Amino acid sequence: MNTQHQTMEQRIAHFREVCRLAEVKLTHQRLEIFREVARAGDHPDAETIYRRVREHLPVVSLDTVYRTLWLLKDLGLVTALGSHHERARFDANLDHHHHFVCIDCGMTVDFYSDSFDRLEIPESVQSVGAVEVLQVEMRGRCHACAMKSERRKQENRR
Amino acid sequence: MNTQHQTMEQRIAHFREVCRLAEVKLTHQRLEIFREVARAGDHPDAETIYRRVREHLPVVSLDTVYRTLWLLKDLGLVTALGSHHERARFDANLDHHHHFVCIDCGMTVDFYSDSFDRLEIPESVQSVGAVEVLQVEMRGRCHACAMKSERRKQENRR
DNA sequence: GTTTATGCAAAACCTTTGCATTTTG
DNA sequence: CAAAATGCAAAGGTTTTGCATAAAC
Repeated sequence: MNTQHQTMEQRIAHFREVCRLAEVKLTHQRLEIFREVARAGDHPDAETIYRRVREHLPVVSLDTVYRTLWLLKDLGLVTALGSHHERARFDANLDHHHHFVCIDCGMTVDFYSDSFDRLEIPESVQSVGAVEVLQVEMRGRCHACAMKSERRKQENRR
Repeated sequence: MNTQHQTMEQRIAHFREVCRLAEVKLTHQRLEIFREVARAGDHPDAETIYRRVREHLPVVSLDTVYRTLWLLKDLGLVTALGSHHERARFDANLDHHHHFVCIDCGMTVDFYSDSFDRLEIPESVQSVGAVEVLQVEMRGRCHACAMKSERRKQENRR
C-alpha cells in the first residue's frame, strides 16, 4: 500500500478498518497516537510522540504510547527502527559487507556482494549529507525460525 | 584494511600497534576482549563477550567490557550495530524506501531509488533465510553536523 | 454487561559513572 | 612513579509489567 499520496483522512479510515478486523478497540488515545506517527516524517521516538500527543490529548501516559506503538507495529501500520530489546552488538569484520537480520531471533549474518558494493549514492542524498558507509540490510526469517513458526502453526491446528 | 584473511596473530599485532600510536595502555583485559571480538563471527553483545572473556580471564568486569568495546570502536578496530543510547524510533511510511542516517545526531531521512529497489538477493543469502525487506542504509554526517564539527576544529586551532 | 485498554507506580533491563585501588609504560 | 585503567557498587535512562479503574463494543 502506498502511504505517500494518501490523505490523513484515508490513513485514519484505514486505521479504523484494521482495528475493526483485528478486533482491537479503537480508543481516543490510539487514534491520536496513530495520527501523530502518520503526520511525522522524522522517525520520532516514543518520548517525542508522547510529547506531541499530549499537546492535543492531555490524558495519555507514556506506557500507553509504548503499548500502542508496538500494537501498531503488530498490525503492520508502522515500522520500528532500532527496535526494542535490541542491545548494542559488535563486529570486528572491517571489510565492506552487508547484513541479513532475522526478524524473529535477531541473528545477523555478514554477506559480500560486488554489485551491492558498487551502488552509487543518489544525488538527492548528497544534498542532505556526505555518505561514508553504504550497507544493504536484508531482513527476513532465518530457516531455523521459519521452521519453528511452521511447527507452532501445525500444533495450533490440532 | 582486509580483516578476512588475517591470522589472529596479525590482528593482535595490529591491535598492539594501534594502542601504541594512540597512547592507550594495553592491559590484559583489553587484549582478551579484543581477541574475543576478533574471534567472534556472530555479532555478540557486551554481555556475551563478557561471558566468553571470563572463561579465559576470570578477573574482568562488565563495565570494563563496555568501556573497552567503545574504545575499540573509537580506535576503528570494531564497528557497533544498533549502537548505544539509541532508542526505538517509529515510521508510518510503508512505501519501499531507504535511509540516510547521520552518525553524529542520528537524524534519519527516507529516500526513494528505483535502482535500490531493483536489487536482487544473492543466492548465498537465500541459504540462510527468506528475505522479506531489502533496505539500503547510508551512514555519514549530515551537513548541519559537518558544519558544527568544522567550526569546532577551527576554534581549537586558535 | 463483558471485555479490553488505561494510568499509575514500581520493576526490569541495559548501560554508564564516581571513586578507591591496581596496573601500565 | 605518574598517569591511566580496573572493579565495585550505585545511578542513569529507556522500556515493560501488575493491578485497580475506566472506557469501548
